[in-house]
Amino acid sequence: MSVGIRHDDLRRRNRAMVISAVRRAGQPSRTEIAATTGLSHSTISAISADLIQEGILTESKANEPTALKRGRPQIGLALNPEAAAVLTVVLSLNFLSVAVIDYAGQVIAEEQQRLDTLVMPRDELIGACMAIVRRRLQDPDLDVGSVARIAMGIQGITDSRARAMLWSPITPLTDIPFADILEKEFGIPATMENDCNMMAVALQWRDPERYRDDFIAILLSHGIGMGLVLKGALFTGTHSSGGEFGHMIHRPGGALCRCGRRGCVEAYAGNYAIWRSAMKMSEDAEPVDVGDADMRALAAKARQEDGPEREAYRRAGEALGFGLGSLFALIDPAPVAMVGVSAAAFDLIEPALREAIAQTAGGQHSKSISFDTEPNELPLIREGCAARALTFVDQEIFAPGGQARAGKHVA
Amino acid sequence: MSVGIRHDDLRRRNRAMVISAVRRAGQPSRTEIAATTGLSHSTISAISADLIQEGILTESKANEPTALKRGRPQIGLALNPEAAAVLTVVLSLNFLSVAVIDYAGQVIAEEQQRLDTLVMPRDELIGACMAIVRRRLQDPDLDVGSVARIAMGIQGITDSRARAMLWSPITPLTDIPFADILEKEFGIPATMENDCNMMAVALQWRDPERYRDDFIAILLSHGIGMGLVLKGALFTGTHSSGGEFGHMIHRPGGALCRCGRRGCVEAYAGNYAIWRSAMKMSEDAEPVDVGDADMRALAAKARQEDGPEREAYRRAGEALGFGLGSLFALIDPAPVAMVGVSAAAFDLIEPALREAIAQTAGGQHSKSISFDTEPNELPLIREGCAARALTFVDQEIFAPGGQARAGKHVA
DNA sequence: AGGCTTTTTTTCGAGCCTCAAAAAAATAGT
DNA sequence: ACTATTTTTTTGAGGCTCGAAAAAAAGCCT
Repeated sequence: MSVGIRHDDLRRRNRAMVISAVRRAGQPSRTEIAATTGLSHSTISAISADLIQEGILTESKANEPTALKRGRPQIGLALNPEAAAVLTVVLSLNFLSVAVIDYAGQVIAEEQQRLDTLVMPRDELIGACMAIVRRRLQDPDLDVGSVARIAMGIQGITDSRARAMLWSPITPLTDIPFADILEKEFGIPATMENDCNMMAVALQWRDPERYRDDFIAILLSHGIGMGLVLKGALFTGTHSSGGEFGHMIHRPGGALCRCGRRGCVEAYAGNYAIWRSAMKMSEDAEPVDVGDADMRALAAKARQEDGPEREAYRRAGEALGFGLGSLFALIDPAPVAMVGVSAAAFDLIEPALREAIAQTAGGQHSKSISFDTEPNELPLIREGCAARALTFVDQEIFAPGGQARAGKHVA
Repeated sequence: MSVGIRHDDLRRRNRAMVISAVRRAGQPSRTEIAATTGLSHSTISAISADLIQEGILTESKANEPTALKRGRPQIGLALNPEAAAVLTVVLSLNFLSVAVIDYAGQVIAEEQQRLDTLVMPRDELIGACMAIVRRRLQDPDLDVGSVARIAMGIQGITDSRARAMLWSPITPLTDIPFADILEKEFGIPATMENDCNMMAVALQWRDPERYRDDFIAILLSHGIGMGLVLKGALFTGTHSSGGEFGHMIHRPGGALCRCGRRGCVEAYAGNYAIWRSAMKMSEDAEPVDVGDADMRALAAKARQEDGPEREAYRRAGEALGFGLGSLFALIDPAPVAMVGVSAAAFDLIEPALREAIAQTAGGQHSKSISFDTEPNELPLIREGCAARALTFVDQEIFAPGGQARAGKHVA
């Protein structure tokens, strides 16, 4: 079952510790690292000397602001931006976006493109992704050899090993092993991530104070998605990316969902569901795509006067509230971040949501559950992919393989 | 955040590895342990020599059945039953049960008692628990000093740190810090565990083949409870024992639940709900206690002829099915074990359950989801407590504290 | 029976890793 | 210029695991 700890694992793990401490803290001194990791000063000193020698960390004497202290001044350690780079690919409805990010987390190149994901055949869709990645990698301004990892994000369901897209609303195609395809094409390790999971990772990355151990990111867009962080770690299903909050059952046998079933939360709270309800269409009506502009207009109308529009948002709030209540029954309440175009209409959703959640076991302290909104999901997804890819690089560089490679370079 | 691995942790962890390998495998040889843990023979040899010297393991030459092999015969290693003992306390409705279990997992003493949990005041309830534990600990046949851990199990909600009972259906009392009380009273480390979590632990312990990485134990009794194992580890809420499957919302605003809210799964599938429905009582009727014998009679009636009884079980199945569907949307499908008196009526529940689950996103492969039944929950809960307590002992004996104690004894 | 083969277990030296303490380095204050 | 203070590096000691070789304990074969 579980495997023992080998002697050489120890150094590897503690190197990982140091790197991640630097990544989190920005420019910590060796002393600070020793304090946060609980390792001794000598160990930190030895490890950081190695990492500097291998070009992974750099000393940045610029620690002026904290001057005016007695004693030998601290030497800040920082990630060497040139140590490596990662590439992110975000594929969303009719839109493809790629970015190259240096080891310190700065975007150094990007490219975006429109495309008709809904109608593209398999080869074309894959081809378009490969082409844009290739263009970025072959950019003469970029040291191609340094791209150490690709992270691709997509709306829909991925497998729990982050290798393949299993299903996505942006295309009728299924089971595309993007990670394998990218690795074969470019010889660079790659993963295929779920968009909502990356949103959660990005929130943790952006604001570790607020989003640390337990929180929920909910995408309120055409569909309803969720990224869940429990006890500090991303929660995924046992086989798939999991967390299909939008397809929990709100009303058995109820409104028609995009997934073909009935009564899902999404069938009441997805853009198409709000639209359908506001237009007084039947709950059995086929889901249709609604543009962001139309949704914003709908929200404006709902704010203006009481009517079917406002009622539609109320119903969405109710569905989300009961869904969250059921979720909270399982995992206990946690802070929620609402992301996506309908998060901008959260003022219309919140009252009914809170009312519903208060009627559930998980909502005992519904007053104290905090909601945050972020209307724009794409930057979050990209940031999450970058964070994930960089974390992988962190874990590869200190691994024997990475170490050997660096060593050879030095010799 | 996370902490580095100290040098001395290494040995401690590898000792843990060896002990747990022995506990799982029964009587493995050193060579087998080396294979399963991935550590070298020399390391295993050194560690097991220590453990034998400290009286934690014993060599059991009796490995006759696998004779007829060339070479030096393997020497089986076994847990020394006298190395320690643990005590389990299971408090359920009107019933209190205590057992003493040796380090190898055998019950060496037990005692049971009826009591009116529903009406006992706080002091009496706590007093009754302490008294029965004290009687067992003071039993002259028992070496008191060797009881190293107490695990108490209770139906209801406990905190995620396994210290206190927060709420329980067996008593109107709330927030009883049983773990602290036991520790203060007897000076033995104690934990307060949730009954359904212990059921899951026991299943994993009993049949590791079937219940290994991902499975669900559902208690079908007066209330509906759940124990969840994901990726090999017990899943708990962030603050409480979590997994309140019975209080996921099945029908917003629906039938009255024992928790005072409306539409919970339990309000359709708990014993009282099935009874209420079979008796054609209102969904708003106050939940009443129904004895196990009455429930068995009800099931017999339902099997005999189509009528309100059969319909009641059908509704229970429907509620459980939609609830499981929502759960599976979050975590992906997994095998389910149904435990408790109504598990004996699972034949009446299953058809509607499968029909409901097939209508949900999580039930895509509803045919392949396996259900197992076990009508008697109490033995499972006790076994789970024993397993949990022994695991704690395993992790304490190899820790510096435990090691020092053993060393002193040897010297 | 005695030697050979096979398998398990133990022993031993080498190589790392971490730690504590001491030394060195760098700066502020006097 | 000197001292106090704080950070960083160095050094020696102690532990841990590993691989290889030796020892141990059988069965097998002549």
